[in-house]
Amino acid sequence: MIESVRPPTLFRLAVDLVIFTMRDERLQVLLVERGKEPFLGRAALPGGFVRLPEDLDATATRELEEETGLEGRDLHLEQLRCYAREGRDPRGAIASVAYLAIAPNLPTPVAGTDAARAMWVPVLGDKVDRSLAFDHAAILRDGLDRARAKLESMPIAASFCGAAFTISELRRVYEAVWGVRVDAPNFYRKVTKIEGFIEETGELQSLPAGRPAKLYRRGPATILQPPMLRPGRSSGT
Amino acid sequence: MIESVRPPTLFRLAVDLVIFTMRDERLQVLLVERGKEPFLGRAALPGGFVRLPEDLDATATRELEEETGLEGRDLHLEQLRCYAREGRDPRGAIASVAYLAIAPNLPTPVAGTDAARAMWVPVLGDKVDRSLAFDHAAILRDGLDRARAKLESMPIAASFCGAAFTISELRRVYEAVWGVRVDAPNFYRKVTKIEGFIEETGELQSLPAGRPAKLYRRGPATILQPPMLRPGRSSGT
DNA sequence: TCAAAAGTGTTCTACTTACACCCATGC
DNA sequence: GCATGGGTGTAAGTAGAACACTTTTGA
Repeated sequence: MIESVRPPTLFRLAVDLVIFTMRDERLQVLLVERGKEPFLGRAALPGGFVRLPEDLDATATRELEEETGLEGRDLHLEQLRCYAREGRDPRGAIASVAYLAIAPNLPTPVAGTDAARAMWVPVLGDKVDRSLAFDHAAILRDGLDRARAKLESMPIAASFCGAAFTISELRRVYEAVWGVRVDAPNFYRKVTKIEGFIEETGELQSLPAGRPAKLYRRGPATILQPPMLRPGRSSGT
Repeated sequence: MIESVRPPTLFRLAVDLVIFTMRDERLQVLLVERGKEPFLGRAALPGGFVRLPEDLDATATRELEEETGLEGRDLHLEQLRCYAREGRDPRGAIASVAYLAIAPNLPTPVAGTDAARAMWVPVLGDKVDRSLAFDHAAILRDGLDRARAKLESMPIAASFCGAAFTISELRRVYEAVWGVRVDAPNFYRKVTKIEGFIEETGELQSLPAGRPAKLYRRGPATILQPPMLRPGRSSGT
């Protein structure tokens, strides 16, 4: 390592969370309204600073619990990447380590646990992007890309659902996150064939109309083999 | 964001590079021998500290150029993730942002550009892992996983080769990184069918034995459609 | 009996795989 | 010629897409 004359920059490290869930059959992200400068009143990703000895994962888990009120260890949580561009935070040298989290549908936005208001905001179609504080629009975009890719090879789709769910619910997760229509019969076969992805609970769920559906829970698999591939990858990742 | 009584930890941010290349038909990684404490004399990933206004990517690019002597903008370079576990560096609060870089075969290890000796070390089979300084063994493992996965969907295999290469050379990249045997005839067809992956230069390369092979250069594609899938994913990542 | 959603069968196509085989060069 | 590696042909097996169809419930 070359030792420059200038000393290394001292950074504060923030952990920012892209928390996705499914509400009204749409992919939604948890945003907070900033309660102080900079960007006062603007929407932002929830987050907080790292204080050793708490490491990045622990900080992210704690923030996730504070924001959702759920047990962080039950939820999917993974690091996205680090953002440290000069000027990304007007307060100075603050690097952000972004995390992707996935939560099942929560009854109400969890407010009052933080200084500012928390809210679920639909992701696709709407122009959430431009209004976010800091570089959080780019982080949200990266989180969405990661979530879309991970649906293919990891059983995280079930993390969007509750403890028990139907195959149709699972299919609507794929449809909402990928933004495509998925053929129900083929999806049914594919998903039941992947070993360890989902297990029957033995119970049924009756809806106002139609044949009752079997209920499933998450299986033990940590990787989907064979993977669930999205249809037309011709035009973008 | 909750404001704790304790102030946020102040970190120095290091950028550490996992630089892969192909030498002797094997995947090799660039390591440096540390010239001072901590871990004096031990092998480590090359790296350096971030000094604003230079951002992470720029720091990584500069380090890559210093270590390889090549133009950084011509090489593949992407961020892996951030490591900030308490105690990972005895000197104190130092977070590391790891990058994956891919370089074509360099004639000699580039030494003398840094305080310590640089060397190429084979990755697969050998027990490089245990001997590395800091948490660099884990970082190297993550870099390898990322490289293996990216070979499937991105045209980075060509980054291991020089400006012009034969399809067999390209195939040996896949074989070395994935650690599997790839059927030559099928590989040939597949790789020539993917639009924009490789282009003929019009030249031929004669070897001591056998029919001369057509030479190719990288094409304009940024994503491989359809992807190159590794064979038996049943027992791997 | 009808609507609606779950679940099954079937066909067509596209791709992977395995491997036989031909081509072009140096010796 | 013949060994060597480049490149082509081809047939079997597998997986995805499309969609017709049957099943099971509530109203």
